Amino acid sequence: MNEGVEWAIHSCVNLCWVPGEPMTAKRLAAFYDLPTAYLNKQLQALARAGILSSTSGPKGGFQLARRPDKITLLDIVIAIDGPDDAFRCTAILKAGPGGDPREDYRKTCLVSGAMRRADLAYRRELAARTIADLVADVERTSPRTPENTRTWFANLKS
Amino acid sequence: MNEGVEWAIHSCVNLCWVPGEPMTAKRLAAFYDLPTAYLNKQLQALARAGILSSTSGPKGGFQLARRPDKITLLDIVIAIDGPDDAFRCTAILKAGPGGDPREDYRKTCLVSGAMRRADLAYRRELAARTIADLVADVERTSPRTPENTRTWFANLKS
DNA sequence: GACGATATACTCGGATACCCCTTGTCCGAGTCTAGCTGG
DNA sequence: CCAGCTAGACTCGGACAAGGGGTATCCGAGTATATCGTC
Repeated sequence: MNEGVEWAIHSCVNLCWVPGEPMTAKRLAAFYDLPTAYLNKQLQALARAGILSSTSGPKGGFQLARRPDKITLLDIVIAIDGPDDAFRCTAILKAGPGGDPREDYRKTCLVSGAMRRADLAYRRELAARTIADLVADVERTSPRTPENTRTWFANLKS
Repeated sequence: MNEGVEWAIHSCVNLCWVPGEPMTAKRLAAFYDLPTAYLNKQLQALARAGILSSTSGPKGGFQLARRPDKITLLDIVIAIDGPDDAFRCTAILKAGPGGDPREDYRKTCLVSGAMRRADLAYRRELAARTIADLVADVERTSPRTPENTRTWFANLKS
């Protein structure tokens, strides 16, 4: 899986704690010492998916496009990593004896079905978890994190 | 995910239907018109994992090392694709403010935990499905497949 | 002093190289078989 | 005719290239701001 998924999730959580004005990719990258341009690329993907809204120019940056409880982890994974399943059925039954070139083995092949069921379980788990849930969990575990994050970004120079 | 996983599962199912003598990688590859040497590589991985047993020389080949109901899809996925999770936590919290270099964020980071939970759901689904289950499902759906497969391999020349 | 045009600096956005892992291939080690040779 | 040896062929096994996608970077399009000039 794409490494940017991790960056994207953490960045969305941080965006929850510093609301109001847009946050630039540069500042978000500085928080975790990440390569700025590459994180920018991931945030662009989130913006294309409608998860973030982006504004250009000075005082520009990224901010959440909708409420945190309406952003699931699956949304982020799909935005960054693409909509394809981990297991991709290449329909090798088509090349085997008795294979029908017109049949859609992604539907009928039982091997494909078993793997697809696992993929669905994975996605169901991700879809059940929102950014708001994560934020709430962190605030419950270490309540000072939101305030610390806000002050850190406030004291950030450049 | 590695494409060889699909080949490996289908090959294991076929091995269930042609028991007794070992089956060469060449014959298994011919069934689906796959590159022989590369399928051999995947079968080697299954042998290293203890799923298949391999014998060299003429009359050699691969056969199941244990009963089909003791081989889960997760075993095959791990053997081919490696034991790593899809989401790998790089512990970016370590680089952030207040990050403790000694802490194991793979355990404590809540983002990592949420992703790990999804991974576990995925693996649980795969672990609950054995080769024997797949074989039984196929035999229920199309009962003539085992016999057809046997005769196909029997009539295969080289 | 106030308003407007302009130059500037800063942001996102997409197009462009680099690199590692998956894919694919090849030749060597080991082994069973079949044939040959000698008794 | 039978036992033993030897040569051969066939298999797995791991080491060796080639391609594609993730990783990383750079420069251009667009915009809010601050400055300067004019009224």
